[in-house]
Order: sequence, then structure tokens, then C-alpha cells
Amino acid sequence: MDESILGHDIAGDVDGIISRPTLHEEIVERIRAMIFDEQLAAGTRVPERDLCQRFGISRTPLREALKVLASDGLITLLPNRGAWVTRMTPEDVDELFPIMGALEALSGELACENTSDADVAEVRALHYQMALHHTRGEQPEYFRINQQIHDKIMELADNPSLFQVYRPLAQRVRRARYLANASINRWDAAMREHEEILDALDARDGKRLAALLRVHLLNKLEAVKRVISTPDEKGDVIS
Amino acid sequence: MDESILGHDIAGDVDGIISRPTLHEEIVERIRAMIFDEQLAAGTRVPERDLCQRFGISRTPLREALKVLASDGLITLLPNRGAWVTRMTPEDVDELFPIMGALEALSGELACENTSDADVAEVRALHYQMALHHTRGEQPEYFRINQQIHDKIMELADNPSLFQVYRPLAQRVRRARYLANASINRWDAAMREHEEILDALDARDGKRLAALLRVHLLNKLEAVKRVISTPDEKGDVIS
DNA sequence: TTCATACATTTTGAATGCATAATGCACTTT
DNA sequence: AAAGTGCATTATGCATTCAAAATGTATGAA
Repeated sequence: MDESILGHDIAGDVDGIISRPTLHEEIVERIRAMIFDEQLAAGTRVPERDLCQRFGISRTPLREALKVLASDGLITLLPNRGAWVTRMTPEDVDELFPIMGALEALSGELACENTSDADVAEVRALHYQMALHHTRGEQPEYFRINQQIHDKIMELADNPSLFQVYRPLAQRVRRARYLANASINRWDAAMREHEEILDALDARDGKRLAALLRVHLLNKLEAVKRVISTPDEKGDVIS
Repeated sequence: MDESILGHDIAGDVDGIISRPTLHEEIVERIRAMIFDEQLAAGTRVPERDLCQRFGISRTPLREALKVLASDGLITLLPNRGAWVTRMTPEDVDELFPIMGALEALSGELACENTSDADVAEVRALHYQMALHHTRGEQPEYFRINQQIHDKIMELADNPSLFQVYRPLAQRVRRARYLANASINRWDAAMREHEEILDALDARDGKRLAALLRVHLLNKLEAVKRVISTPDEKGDVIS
């Protein structure tokens, strides 16, 4: 019919709500992503004018986005002196890891109430893929799958508000967390902990999974602190 | 000398950092307060123009504040259709209470590591004042002191990030929480739980205090849900 | 040279302006 | 009268403008 002339099928969309994201939401996500993959590095200035040009927008929606990101703690606004990507301090890590531990523990507990066998199978597959990267010493791949497992558990918790609270915290510590994995000792230990995590999820043992996830994260705390309190030669503590 | 002529002593401030809060920060706090005490009621529109006039500012900083409050979930932005004070649904309560439970539990655990005898004495004084209001059936006073006790424990945790994460959640459920106290059954039970909470804090038993705070909050969940899912005659579910 | 100062330039915070979308209301039509 | 239609009004999202603050730079003094 008409659709085929237009070259695409619109039948599926006729009664859905039309989503019109506003600029500032879109920009929040883009800047999030840029901080995530370090196009905007911790401790550097957020180049307002450049970003406006790059995104082809005016300063108003960009600045709205900056306020939102600042309230997440992802960037820091210095009055009259611009926006800067927040740098992680050892004190921040001391504060944030216990919080994230509590939230991950909750995610594990809730996940056990909802997890199907297929879900466990999915996590198991990720787990053994991660184990493979571990034995091969492939750190970036290990780290990526590791993230996926924790994200999957968070998803199984089926609590969008929990994810929303957790996400900005996780993003703030993500880079430091990645670097902390460099320590091989900790890497082996983390892998053993993950065995137990999978086991507890399989058994739907919410309390145990919660405790494991919490300890797993707290164990990383010291490693992360060591990394970020060791300035490299550029004086740039975490990049 | 000069200070006394001006009528106040400025000697204490000479080397402190001069704080210059930006407009949008100030406005975020004001609107927070207005939602808190229901000058802006749940489910109603946030009157952008009125607020601009009232605060004597332009739309730009106000709108920046609205984006921040929206990212906290305190208000909801409908594209091209204004800002509305977020209304609490039973689903929200189901999601938020376990999260707040986990965070309060953590606050209790951390508090036990830092609490001095003087701090315990302070909480004890609040506790018995609250008990008095309970026996007298003075609900608003009871509720206020109850808040103060939980706030005090959060403060003793000495983790600003924890407070920052907790605060927006607490504010979202605050009104529903207040109404839930109306149920006398729950009120007596809550009072007994508070006895135990004080006891655990006094003993610096972090694990126990954590468990108590968590259960305390979870116990409120059902009462709160009952309240908000019972629309009143105006069809306004929580006001 | 190093340091301080004055001045031009840039950046920032907030107000204003403008195009588009949503809303309210008079007017029709049945 | 109830429901639909078209138009005027208002509100919204974003761009632009403007004043104040911060920054960079050239000049002069020690």
C-alpha cells in the first residue's frame, strides 16, 4: 500500500505516543557519554562555546544541561569560572563506595525475586565469557563484561528508581574503577567473588547475593583509592 | 573599631571563602521548600510566570532550576506543557522505600562508627520528647521530631554524598509518609521500633541498627501505599 | 629580569526576544 | 443544548543580547 511506496512500514507506530525529547535532555546524555569515554577528561574545563558549536545549539539548553549534570555531581560549576569535569578524590571514593555497595546489595536482593532460569543462563554466559578474558589477561574486555553482569543484575531488580539513583554514582567512579582493575591481585580475587555471585543468583539467595555484592564493591575501595591517590607524571591524578 | 560602627563584627570572616550562590541554586532551594510545605501541591502545575515575578527574576534561571528539580524527580516536565509537581503513585512507593531503606540502613551503620556519648544523649532527648508527643497523640509534633531523629542519624553517618543521594528521595515521599502516620496501629508499632533503634545506637551496634532502620521503613511501606491509593473526595490522591 | 598595574578581550550569568506549540473561547452546526 | 471548528491568546523552548566578572596582555616600576 502507501507505506510500501514510501519505502517503510509505518503501521507499527500509528497509536504510539510520539516522543519529542527536548534539547537539554539530549545534551545531558551526550555530555554524559563524552565524560564516560573521556572526550571530556576529569579535572578539565567543559568548553561551553565549543560544545554549542559542535551540537549546533545556543548556550541556553547547554547551560540547562550543565546544571543537571552538576546536580548529579558529574561536573562542578565554579561561579563565574565555568564548568569542570569533577575529579575523584580519595574522600569521594570513601563516601561513594559504601553507598554503591548498599544499592548494589539491594539490586541483588530484588533480582533474586524476579530472576528466571533464562536470566540466570544469560548471566552465566556472561560470567564464563568474562572468565575467559580473565585467563587471557584481556583487561578491557573483562571490564566491559563485568559491567554488563552488574548492569544485568541491576536490570533484574526491576526497579527503575534504583537504577536512576545508582547510575550517576556509578558513572562518577567508573574511570577509577577501571584503573583499579589493573592490580592483578585484586583481579584474581574479584574473579573468585564473581563465582560466588553467580552461585548465589542461581540459588536465588537474595541475602547472600546482597552480602557478596556489597563486599565485592567494598573490596575494590582500597584498590581504587590507591590508584587515584597516585598522581601520574602529568600531575593528573586519574587520567 | 570600624566593625562596631557598622554594628556587627566582621573579624571572623576575613579569611573565609566568600560564597556567592548563583540564582538557580537559590531558586532550587526555594522551590524545594515550597513543595516541602505544599505551597506547591503534588499534581499541580508549577506556575513559571508567577514564580518569576515572586522571585523578581527572569525565566532563564527559573527554568534551569526546574530542570534540576526534574532530574531529582521532584517535578515532572511535560514537553511544551509545563512543569508539574510529581504525584506519588503506589508503584513509586514500592520502588522508593526499599532504596531509602538501604540508604537509611547504611546511615545507621556508619553512624555507629562516629557517634559520641553526647550524640547519643542528643538522640535520646529527641526520642523521649517524641515519646511524649506520642502519648499525647500530638501527631504533627511527633512527626517533626521523628524526622529530626532520622536526620540526626544521617548526619552522624558523616557522609555528605549519602545525604545528597537520600534527600531527594526522602522529600518525594515525605508527604505520603506523614499521612501514613495517621494510622494509630502503625504509630504504636513505630514507637516500639524507635525504642530499639535508640538502643542499638546506644550500643553502637551498626548491623542491628541498620537492620532496624531498614525494617522500620519497610513497615511503613504498606501504610503509605494504603494512604496514597485511597483517593479523597476531591479525587486528589495524596493531598 | 620579575613583579605589579591598567586596559582590552573573553567568558559568564541572567534578561530579553522570537518562533512554534498548546490552550481557551467564541462561533457555528447539528 | 452538545459537540465540533477556527481563531486569538498564552505558554514554552530556544536563540540572542547585555552587563558584570574573570582572564590575558602590554606596559612600566623596582
